[in-house]
Amino acid sequence: MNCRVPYNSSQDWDINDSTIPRISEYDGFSEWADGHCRLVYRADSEEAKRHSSGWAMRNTNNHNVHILKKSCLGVLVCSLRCTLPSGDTVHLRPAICDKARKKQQGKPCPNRQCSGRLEILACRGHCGYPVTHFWRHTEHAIFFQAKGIHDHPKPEAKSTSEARRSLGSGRRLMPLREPTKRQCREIIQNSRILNPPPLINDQEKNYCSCPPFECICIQNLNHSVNHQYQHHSPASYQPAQNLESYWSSQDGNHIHNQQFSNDINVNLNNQYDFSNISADLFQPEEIFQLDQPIKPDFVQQNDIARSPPTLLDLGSGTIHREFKTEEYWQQNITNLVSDDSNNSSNSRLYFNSSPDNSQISLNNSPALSQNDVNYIGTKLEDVYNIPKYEYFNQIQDNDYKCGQFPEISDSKFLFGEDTNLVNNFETHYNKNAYKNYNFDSRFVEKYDAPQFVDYTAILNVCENKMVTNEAIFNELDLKINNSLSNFHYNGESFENLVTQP
DNA sequence: ACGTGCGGGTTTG
DNA sequence: CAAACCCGCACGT
Ligand SMILES: [Zn+2]
Ligand SMILES: [Zn+2]
Repeated sequence: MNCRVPYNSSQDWDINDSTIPRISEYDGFSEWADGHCRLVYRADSEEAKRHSSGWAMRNTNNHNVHILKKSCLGVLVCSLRCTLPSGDTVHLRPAICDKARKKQQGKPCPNRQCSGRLEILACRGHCGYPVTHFWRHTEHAIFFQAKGIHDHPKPEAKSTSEARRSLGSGRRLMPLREPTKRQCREIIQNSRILNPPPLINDQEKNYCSCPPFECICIQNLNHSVNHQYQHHSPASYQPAQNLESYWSSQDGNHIHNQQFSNDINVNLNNQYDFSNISADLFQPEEIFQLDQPIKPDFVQQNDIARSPPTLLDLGSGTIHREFKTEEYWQQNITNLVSDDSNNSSNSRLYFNSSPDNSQISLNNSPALSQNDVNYIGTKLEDVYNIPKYEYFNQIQDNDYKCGQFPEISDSKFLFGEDTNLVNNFETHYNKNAYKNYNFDSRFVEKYDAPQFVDYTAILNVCENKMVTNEAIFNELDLKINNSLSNFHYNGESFENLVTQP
């Protein structure tokens, strides 16, 4: 049935016609064109000029210089077709480049509780062969024709895939580094889909094959296997409701780029629960969940006052100006990705900050501002190595180590000796007892609605950087001995000191 | 590194 | 012959 292109009386042209009619009505670009269809785009349509598609289409030689032909590469799925409790499944974008695509295959499933491997689910939507796209340019229009109906889920969006690639995800952990100007530009250009803290993290420590904003490593508390796409036949293909994103959701309650939940669930230890933070502070669908302290006795000891002095060294660096909260936040972002650690000892992570904690003016308002919360988030993420979302440390190809999380038992570490801040923090975050305690020791968060995330700060940083063309505040150092964290930087990668002693 | 387009070449039906 | 596919090359980002 797919083998014959249905006659469509409304279309009076075929891509192979010797002459194509002059078209006065144009179609809006269809990223996910499927089925036998013919579309006419304006000659100045950028997407059309790029012959782009949401589907992973690769060029194929039809020995016809006038018509560009592309065929579908299918989708990259988990060999076990694992499913998250939410119902999400894996559907990565196959690389167009043959070499890169071969490298993708066989990589561990991004679902860290799944032992599956990534494999290509080939497209057989056109007579058992891949769906084909044809592009033909005329003076006034770009003609597009598709043949076949994809028998597989949609891969992740190209923009997502490109963003991850351009930001260097998947590479081994490197010393902290500022984004390049080009990366900043891309961040801005992609700002609709990107959110800054994960971007910084992605750039530096994206170890899983998850898309930047839909990493499921963190969601996955249970693991199951589904067979939805185990067979390629169109009959077994269920064009389910949820092929929009990297994880297909089969759960109506699950939300993907459609709505967002206000649930914020940050359980760091028995002291702090962020669930009362409103969604405009933490952005939607950020769900934090620390299931278990890494080391129960360490939790008790991990009080700054009682910690060994090596845990936190606030002595170095010089503050040259007073920061407003916003400035501090920007500085913080910038410096967190600075490259200072390049020439530092391996066992230290370097952060830049004011040596005088009173100048970290988070106490200007009695209640915590959004910047405060952002700052907290940054601290949680970078000082405590609590990622914005769970991830894998890619130590070697096909060898992932899971990040785990240190305990946070003392808000003084977040706010120094500023008692106002400490009190504010504890007032706000101690209201609810630690609830969702379990023993998986995983910090959980997910980004389902990244478009709602406030990326203003990073954009400001980037714009600033693009103007000044140099790092700001680089001379300010706050050295934090990472023995507080569970990660040890050995010069090449981070090791988890708890699970990898 | 990867996406993209080109084009020579091979294989199959 | 068409179609699918392989491969290397060039170029841009
Ligand atoms: Zn899997
Ligand atoms: Zn397809």
